[in-house]
Amino acid sequence: MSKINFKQQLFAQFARIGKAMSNGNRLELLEFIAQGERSVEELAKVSGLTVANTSQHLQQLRQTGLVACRKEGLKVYYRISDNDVIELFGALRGVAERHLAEVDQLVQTYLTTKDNLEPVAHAELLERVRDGLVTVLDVRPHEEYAAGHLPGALNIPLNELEGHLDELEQGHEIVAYCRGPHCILAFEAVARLREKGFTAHRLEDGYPEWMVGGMPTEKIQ
Amino acid sequence: MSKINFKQQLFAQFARIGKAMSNGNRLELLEFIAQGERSVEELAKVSGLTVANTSQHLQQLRQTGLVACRKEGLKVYYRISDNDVIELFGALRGVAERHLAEVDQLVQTYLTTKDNLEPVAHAELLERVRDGLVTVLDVRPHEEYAAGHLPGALNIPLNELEGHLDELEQGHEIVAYCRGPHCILAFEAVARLREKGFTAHRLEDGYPEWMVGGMPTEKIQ
DNA sequence: CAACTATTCAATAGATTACTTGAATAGTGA
DNA sequence: TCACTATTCAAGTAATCTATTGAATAGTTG
Repeated sequence: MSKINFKQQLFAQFARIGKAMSNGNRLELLEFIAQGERSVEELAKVSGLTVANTSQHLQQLRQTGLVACRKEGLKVYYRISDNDVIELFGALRGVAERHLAEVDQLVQTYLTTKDNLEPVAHAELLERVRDGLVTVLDVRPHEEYAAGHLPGALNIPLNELEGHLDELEQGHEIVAYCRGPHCILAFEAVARLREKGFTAHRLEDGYPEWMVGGMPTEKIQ
Repeated sequence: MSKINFKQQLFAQFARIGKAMSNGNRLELLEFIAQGERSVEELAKVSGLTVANTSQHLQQLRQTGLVACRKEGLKVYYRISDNDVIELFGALRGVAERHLAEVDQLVQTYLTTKDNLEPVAHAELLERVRDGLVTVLDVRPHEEYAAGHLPGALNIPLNELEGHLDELEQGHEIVAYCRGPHCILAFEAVARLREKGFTAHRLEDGYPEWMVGGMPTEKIQ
């Protein structure tokens, strides 16, 4: 094998990872999987893709080692293969945020109240929780919460929020988080809570980033 | 704009970054550019692509914000837009190394002496240099060296190595580095130096990684 | 064993990508 | 202005990718 050949083959392999991350639907699947192990059916449902299509995307992610899977009975459960995949996703998201004007525009257009929702940093949050000053609110669906969440977090999915406001204390600070930095669940939760007179903030990043950052987590067995 | 629409559009934007990194030739160009500003012609030459093809790849990299360019006279010089791009590349390379069996196999097959060439870590190297124990050898071409190199590094491109062995001290430890972790220049330099009886090691990572890591650098004005 | 379920496979059409070729543009120097 | 150079643009072809459809596989349940 010549030098040139080696180099080209090596870069072609690196490019496989890029290719796996070159489709929006696959990235969305990847983010859902990052919340915890998921079956093909669940992933198809949340992503809005057909099962067959979902399966094919998952196999592409698997062939590049970004996700792994295990079979249990009829179902096949997919999971992120390694934390470095979440870090890679974070790096990609970061570059997109900082260098693509389109991302900025999208966030500006959709999350109009963005600037009012100051995010809360990880270390700062742990301190406030320790001091009993803060209620941490996980607004993801119950299954995602069950698969892993921040210590002591209260789980009220966004669509159930209105009915469970009595579980929250007026005057007590609330910090909401969801799947990731751009997950709209937390943005919306904060906006709605503020409407109701609560003191609410958004946690910068979501559960996967928190976990990869080496911060403590809890899960329901 | 609906929630679903927002999410899909956002992920589609993230996917643009993945797509930009989904081609081996583009990644190779990116690594060359990471050594310092380059004109289209130079990049076409080192990559072995036609000028038109190179230009088109560069424009894709530019449209996704991974590289930037400036025009000076007839020439257009491309550079990496931001350090976070080098970090993203590093994350991608890392995931590829750790999850693609093919990468392992390639490195094993081509760099047969790989295991004998223990890499030297950044901090460790700085110490040894400070103590005057080490000669740092940059085996990249002169232009790349001129655009930026490790402090006090001696520049002998690989193809000139045989003729400049007298500049190196027998018994003095030599640490060689080149473009990046998989650049074969340093591997080969170390192998050749050892044949000649020198004590040589390879620096883990290359110049871009060193620079992004916040370590000191020098350049020729 | 037969009916059923979750997932994967295979074939297809339409869209996208990579590379080549040759022309167009913009800047330089005589 | 004219010849020259570096780069970009535009058109065309072959290859690849995405999503859809319907069938095949593998495991479960009665």
